[in-house]
Amino acid sequence: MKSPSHPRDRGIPEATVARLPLYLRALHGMAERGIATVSSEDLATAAGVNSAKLRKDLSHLGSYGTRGVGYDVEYLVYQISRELGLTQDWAVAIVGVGNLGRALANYGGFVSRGFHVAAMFDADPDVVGDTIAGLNVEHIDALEAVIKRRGVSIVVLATPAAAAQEVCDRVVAAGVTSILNFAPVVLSVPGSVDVRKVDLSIELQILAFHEQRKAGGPLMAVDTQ
Amino acid sequence: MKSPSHPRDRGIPEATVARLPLYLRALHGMAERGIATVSSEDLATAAGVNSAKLRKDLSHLGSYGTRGVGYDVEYLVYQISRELGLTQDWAVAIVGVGNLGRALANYGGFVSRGFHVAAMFDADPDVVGDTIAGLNVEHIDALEAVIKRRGVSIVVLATPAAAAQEVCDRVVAAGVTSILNFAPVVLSVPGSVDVRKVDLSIELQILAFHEQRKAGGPLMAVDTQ
DNA sequence: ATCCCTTTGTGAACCGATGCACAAAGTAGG
DNA sequence: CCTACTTTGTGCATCGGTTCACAAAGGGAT
Repeated sequence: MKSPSHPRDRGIPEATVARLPLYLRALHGMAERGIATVSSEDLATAAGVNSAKLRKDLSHLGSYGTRGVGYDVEYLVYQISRELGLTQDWAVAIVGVGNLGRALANYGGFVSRGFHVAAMFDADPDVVGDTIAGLNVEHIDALEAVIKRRGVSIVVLATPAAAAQEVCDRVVAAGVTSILNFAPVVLSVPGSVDVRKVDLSIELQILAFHEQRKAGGPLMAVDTQ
Repeated sequence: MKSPSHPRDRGIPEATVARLPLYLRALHGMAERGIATVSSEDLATAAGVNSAKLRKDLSHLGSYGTRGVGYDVEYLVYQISRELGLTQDWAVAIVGVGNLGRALANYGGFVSRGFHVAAMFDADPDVVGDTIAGLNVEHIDALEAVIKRRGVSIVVLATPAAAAQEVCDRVVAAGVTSILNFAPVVLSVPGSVDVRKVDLSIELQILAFHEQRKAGGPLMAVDTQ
């Protein structure tokens, strides 16, 4: 390290990474509306965060703003996209073509920028061969072969809970290291594999917790003692 | 407050609340398999967390374990359910009956314990009147009336992004204070309203970020200096 | 060129969450 | 009753993330 400044420290905080997509979406909206330049204040508002946090987040990618002016929308879109790895197009496979799998395949924002659904799998022979969102559903037996052939690097698990771990083991064995899991189970994977979990019932339960507090409020105090 | 101990401090950390549903699921599985008692070590493994964290989390609800023995599964299920507000049955409404809305309505784990879908709404006259998961789809015009009549307290937004804020304003005006938002927009709501957001494309983007790092690995180092 | 205004980038204090490590509290067995 | 063993509950150090507040850096006007 020669340069005194060390902008791209190669270590972006996890919390920051989780917000970058938010900024990116807000910026895309602005670009479409023809806005060329934006201040941290305005962008923060659009993304629903505090402006100091936004600036610190962006500072982790480098110094891409101009003091007294703000950030160039186009340029920032490019920088964030690059950082997130969206300048390439990722091949995603969906395993499990139930209601949720279908919804995901058809979900526009899913395929949006940087991703495309490259394959869909199911175990049910009645479903295999169907065309969903312009794509043929393959039998789960072909999992490994198709993943390799089409260069799939991200797998979305939308199987029933009971099948999730087995499918997971297979895709991991096939070399996949990024999994988005919708099945309500805790997957066990090697440390080198990234699993992100989306769990609808957990979100509901968290809402119920707060709702209960609001409803009961300070009055409740029924069985507290 | 007479008792010297103050177990249920009325202030459970957010991070703990987010994990309680995880413990609850693991405990349900154990109860079904006839396990009567579990140690923090085993429960933590089943839930995919560290045992010290689990114990600290549970200690926020009170002292429900027995030293040298562990936790009684049934009893702990009850305590966590009560804390999360799952001893009552929450009426949930789904707005937007596209692919995702349908998937949610049919999703088993969604309706599981403590929740039931009480109403579904859409703006499209072709969809209104359809029966999905045994429930009639109502027109969005009836939103306020139906919400009040059926005592809906949690609303799931599965509308297109463009419609989300307007629908949100209406459900808030109708008195709803808990919203689960699947639309890719930042909703603006009064501070008293709880919004949780589930965003599929954000999750994918986070995976892409890490995948890119792995792929490039320590070799990449192209434009770093 | 100088002054004033705007906005970034960041040092430092603060806050909540995590994980270690151990005393306290219980069981079991002789 | 006393000793050996197990497992909880928690004090404490640590860490990552958030927020404040301000110096540094740029633009524009005179």
